[in-house]
Amino acid sequence: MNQPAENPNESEHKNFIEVEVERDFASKAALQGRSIQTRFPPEPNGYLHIGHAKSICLNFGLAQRYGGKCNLRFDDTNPSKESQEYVDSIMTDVRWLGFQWDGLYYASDYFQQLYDWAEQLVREGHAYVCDLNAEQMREYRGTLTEPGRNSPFRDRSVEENLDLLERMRRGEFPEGTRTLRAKIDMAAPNFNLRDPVLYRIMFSHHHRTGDDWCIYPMYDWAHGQSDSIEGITHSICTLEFENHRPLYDWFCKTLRIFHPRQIEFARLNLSYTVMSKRKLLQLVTEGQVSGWDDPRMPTISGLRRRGYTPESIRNFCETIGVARFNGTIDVLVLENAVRDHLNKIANRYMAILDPIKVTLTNYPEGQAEELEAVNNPEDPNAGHRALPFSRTFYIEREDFMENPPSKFFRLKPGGEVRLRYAYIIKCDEVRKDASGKIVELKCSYDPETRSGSGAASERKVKGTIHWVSASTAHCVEVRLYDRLFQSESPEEAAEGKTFLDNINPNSVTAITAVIEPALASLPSGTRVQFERNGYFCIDEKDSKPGEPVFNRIVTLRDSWAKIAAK
RNA sequence: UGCCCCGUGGUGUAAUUGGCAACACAAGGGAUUUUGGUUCCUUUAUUCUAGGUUCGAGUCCUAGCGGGGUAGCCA
Repeated sequence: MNQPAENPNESEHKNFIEVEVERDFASKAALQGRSIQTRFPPEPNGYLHIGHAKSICLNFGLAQRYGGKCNLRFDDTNPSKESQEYVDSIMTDVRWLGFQWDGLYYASDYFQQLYDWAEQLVREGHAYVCDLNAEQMREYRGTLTEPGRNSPFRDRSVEENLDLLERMRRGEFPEGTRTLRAKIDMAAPNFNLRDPVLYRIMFSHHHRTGDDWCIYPMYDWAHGQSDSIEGITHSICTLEFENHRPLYDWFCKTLRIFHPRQIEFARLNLSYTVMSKRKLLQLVTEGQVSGWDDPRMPTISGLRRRGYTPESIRNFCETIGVARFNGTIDVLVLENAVRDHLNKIANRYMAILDPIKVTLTNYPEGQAEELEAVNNPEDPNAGHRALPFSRTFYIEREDFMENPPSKFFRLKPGGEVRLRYAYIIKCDEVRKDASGKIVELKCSYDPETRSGSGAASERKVKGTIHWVSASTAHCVEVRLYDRLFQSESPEEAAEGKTFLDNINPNSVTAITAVIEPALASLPSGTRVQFERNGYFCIDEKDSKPGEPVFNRIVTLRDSWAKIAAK
């Protein structure tokens, strides 16, 4: 139950893509006897982000739901921006999200086939070599209201085109001097049909094909045919490719090859987040963040390092749905998804982020005892642990107020609180330093109230707070992460500013926290709840054995903050 | 300015292709609670506008308004 991502067949609502897919299989002759085939087609020019996760969940989810297959295909047609590092990171991230591709392919696998098809187009009078440079081509293309004009090279003979194309491929012409273009319609209202470029000359080293090629196919010339070769039945992509669909269809039809159906959906936008690879790259290269996997980044690697679980990301993608409306999802939805999952699986511990020392004046000096704590109230199998208790310990600074409002249920002068899993204490005295800062609380405890020790211990007080015994405490680095951007729509920068000006200057705060001993020996990557505080993950990069560094994944919901704000 | 797409509670998605507008999150209220967490109950609130077709329109048609995409030898 409550694992819709794992049991997509049980989700009640079909999204519009599923509706279309079912309709296609029910009605299209070409699909009879076939099962669905999808693909996730990233360009390896950056790291995957949460928006890609939506696409991954969609494509792999469709294949799972309908018993078909999903390939991973790298759209590696522009070697000047692509690299093996990105290929590797993408495979890591897709696997981490919990998906296994059926076929692993590269558009570059199809370079020769694509070239053969280009020759076919030329032979059939559907393509020509054009000598216009980039600027001229723009002029000839026309504008939104004016049709374009035919290139002066549009009517070259088949023989000449074949010869020129071959010589382009052999490297006889400098970069930018010639292109191969489809011969469609320079007056088409859709720009993509105004004789689009198929091949450009680029003397770039390709991460897979090396220096075999010096002409590279454009996206439009590569994508649909790659889909066709792989027998993709449904080619799912984002809305900005919608205007390309007529071209996609034109290529399949003109080449007389298997014709996948392209269906577009709205890409994910998240509040307080930027989602373009270009901008994410800029954050990385300008050192605004520590790397693609900085825990503040919306990249898969960043979310992973932050402590997000694959399940929570998949559930998030399920929650937000899919449509053709271009909206923005509140980051709260993502944060809720990880809270929801972590609540079920994360063991609880006690840690003090901003300590005040407390001394129990009536607790014998030198005495110590061990209390039993529940590891996870949501998971009976998580067991118990021993919690050391003694005369001095730390509590959270914000759990004490000298002059509290009436609804404040925590410690106050003369007031009582329950120490979680321990005793009820009363604050008798407040000690301050010269500046007026509270340095220590002198309290007394009620020995009858030890948790679980019988009827007398059942006495109720309004508040329960967490604590860490001083003698056995460890000090560790904790990084408190907040949103990377302080603006809901970071891209909407004021006049003369950029999205970088919307960066939250307090998106990370490193502090030293006091933790209970059990927390000190957990392996890297472990996710825990600091009781009453939030979920934290032991950083896999910066932690050392016995010296964990904690990343705050997300805070707990805080209804006190709402009350206090009033 | 041409072309294409999209407008359903605050947000995101549904609504058996014309038949009682629903779900989740958020917000408000309450219960439970040795985490002001979790859980449970509950309240508020929705079809962009104007026409048209129809017994009946969120759904179909027309116009308007609003939003997005599009003039790379990027993907």
